[in-house]
Amino acid sequence: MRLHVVPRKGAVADVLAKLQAQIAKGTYKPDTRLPSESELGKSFGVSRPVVREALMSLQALGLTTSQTGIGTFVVSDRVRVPLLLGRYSPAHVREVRRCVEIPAARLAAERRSARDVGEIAGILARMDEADNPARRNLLDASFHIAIAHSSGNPLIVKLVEDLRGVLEEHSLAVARAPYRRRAASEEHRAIYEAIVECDPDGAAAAMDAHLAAAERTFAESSSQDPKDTREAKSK
Amino acid sequence: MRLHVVPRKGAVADVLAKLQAQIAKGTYKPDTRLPSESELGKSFGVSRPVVREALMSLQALGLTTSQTGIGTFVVSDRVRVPLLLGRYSPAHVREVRRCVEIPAARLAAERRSARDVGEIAGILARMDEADNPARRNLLDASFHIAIAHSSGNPLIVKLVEDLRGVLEEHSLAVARAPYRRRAASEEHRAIYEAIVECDPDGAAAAMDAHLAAAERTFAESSSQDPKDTREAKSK
DNA sequence: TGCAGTAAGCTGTCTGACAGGTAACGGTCG
DNA sequence: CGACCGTTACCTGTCAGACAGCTTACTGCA
Repeated sequence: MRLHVVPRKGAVADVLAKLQAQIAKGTYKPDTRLPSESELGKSFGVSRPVVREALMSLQALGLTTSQTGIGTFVVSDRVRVPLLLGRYSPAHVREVRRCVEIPAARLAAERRSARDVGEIAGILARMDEADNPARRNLLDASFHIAIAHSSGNPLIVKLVEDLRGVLEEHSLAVARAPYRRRAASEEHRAIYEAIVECDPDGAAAAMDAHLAAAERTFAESSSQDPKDTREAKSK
Repeated sequence: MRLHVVPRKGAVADVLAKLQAQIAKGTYKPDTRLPSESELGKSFGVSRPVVREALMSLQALGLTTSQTGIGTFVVSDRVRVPLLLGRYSPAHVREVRRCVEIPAARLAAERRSARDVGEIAGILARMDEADNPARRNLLDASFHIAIAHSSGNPLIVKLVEDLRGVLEEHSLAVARAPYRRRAASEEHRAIYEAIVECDPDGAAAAMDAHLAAAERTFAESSSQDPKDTREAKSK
């Protein structure tokens, strides 16, 4: 007779959690192929249906995608639910960004280590040398994340990363006008120096000015007041 | 021989979309039971595994939950994926909470509608009458979320909800000491009045004081400085 | 060497079955 | 007549095996 070998409760949830953790941790990086369903089943000690149910969940969360006859691929290392993107307008996201990044700069000025300072300085140096706009954008992201990192609060790091991710999906964080380059460089340096000198108020003010200036760049084409786009209130 | 009837491509995605639409449309309301997997399979013309994979996706999106031997229940009519996955110390979460909720109070004072004011007043009134600590906690959550709502920024609402969720997982947002009750009530009222009077600075200051006071309540047992618990930096 | 055909591997789907949990119904006993 | 207990029906959770359709890569033939 068949003896179900401990069909421990929640095998699907278990596999899902493990796969999600491995994707978040980078064991499976974006744009790489996951092992086949059969292999995953063997390695987790479960059957193929269980693996499939977990994979469908990953897909629903926007982490993976499957192609018939080829395999399953990681497409993102963090949860991307369509509703999450459509629901929040760029104006809303930018508003929250200010709420997070300005205090982040303040905390960074209070807590930054020598290592943090070196990291940020390195990014600024590479940014001055970079001509490719895409590369400059990538370095700009690194700059903001490095500051979040200097705040010593991993949750702030996560938020800064995610908010930027959402903005980039609106393709609004890229494509800086060329004339912004010199201005942005100066703003970055002002933030950097305030952090170096452990000047919380100065760092916050500099970050405030930087974000405001960056947002003004897009003010012409898409001017929408967050208040105007508030969701319908019902209860 | 078996003749696969038209195994049209993407049956799972199809069922998922239909179920999601029906939940969003209200055909299946929260707290009601979905038809059993077999019935769903019959009505959609697919087999049980396909239905199961779609249901697991719904579950991953936070729309449904399944109970062995009973059935599958709708728990929410809109996608609720925790934006904040991962483990963050209470100190880190509280720090971010201040970053979000203080500006939220400020924005609420700037943008609140008459309806918002009524909503918040109602919550405060119910809180004064409530004796059950659990109920008071629930109302406290409603109060903070209502303020976030008044800010007109749905992303702020989402963050306030999620941050509180994370804190409650640490069971640190509940169990207010009894003597906090009168103080909390006064703090709430101060925030409320500043919002009523459209006083952004006052609202921000009042929320600041409220969060600081609430945090001091837990300061004795678990005193940890965010800086001490910063994650290891490596690169 | 070039190309076509085949084989292997993958996802997508179906069938059928068993394990274990839950709830409701009915029968038996006090 | 009422309370308690066992049976039964239903549901989710899991497994095994199989076939269809797609893609890739290899192999053999021209």
